[in-house]
Amino acid sequence: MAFSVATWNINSVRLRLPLVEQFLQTYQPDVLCLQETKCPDDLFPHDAFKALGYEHIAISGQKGYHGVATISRRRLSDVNVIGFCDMGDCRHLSSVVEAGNKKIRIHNFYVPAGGDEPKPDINPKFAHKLGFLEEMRNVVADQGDGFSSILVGDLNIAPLENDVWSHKQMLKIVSHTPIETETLEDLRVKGGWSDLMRHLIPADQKIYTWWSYRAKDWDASDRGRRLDHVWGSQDLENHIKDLQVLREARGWERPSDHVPVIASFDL
DNA sequence: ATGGTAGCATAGCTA
Repeated sequence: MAFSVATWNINSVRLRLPLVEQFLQTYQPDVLCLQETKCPDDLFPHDAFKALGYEHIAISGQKGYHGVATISRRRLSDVNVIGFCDMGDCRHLSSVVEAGNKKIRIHNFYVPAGGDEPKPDINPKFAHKLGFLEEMRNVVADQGDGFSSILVGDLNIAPLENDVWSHKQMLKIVSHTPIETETLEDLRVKGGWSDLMRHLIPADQKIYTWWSYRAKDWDASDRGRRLDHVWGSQDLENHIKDLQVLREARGWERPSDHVPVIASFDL
């Protein structure tokens, strides 16, 4: 049976609610994982999603910053949240969805951006990012008889050379420094995760999911990065059928700086 | 080397 999951850093779910509604009506993923909702839980716009048939919602939000939400047409169970680095930030949410004869645990992540200076001794935000990655090693790809795992979200790291517009010019820029890219790849592989986007799209092809707000013309300069990811337990490599990166969404009215990524499976 | 934009605690933080 068909099953799809989307991930999107929305940069304020309330401000961009019309865009999310338009997206859900057009693409109808079974599950949508949002990051940077910037919305306290008591102000989350549940009703708008329920009206579109997304009746199962798990949220972990805070005022002003961060925040993740998982919105689903299928029932969600066993929801839990991991706190990282004793910061109290809302950066993770996991839940279990049933599709076909499988139960799938879906982890929704928002990894710290890390600030501008890639030196942990002088930049506490970068130290926090590295500490977060170390704790992320505990999140492994559980799989078994009728049980699989998916990990999506804004990981704020572009690990491969063709995940950035210029590998050489990005090597000292936070999100593409060797300590970040090597740590992320190491924890991914040791955790049993497959990079499902790269399973379908060869490593010699550029993929971007984010373009800075600060560019004069994001489309023309095209200095993008692949910061948003879809990982899965190894068994899902045989089930993923399609992957869409909605570049057009970066050109929508009052856009997020990230675009949705949709993974479609045949389970 | 600098400054560029966006959102929310509308001031200074996060990204």
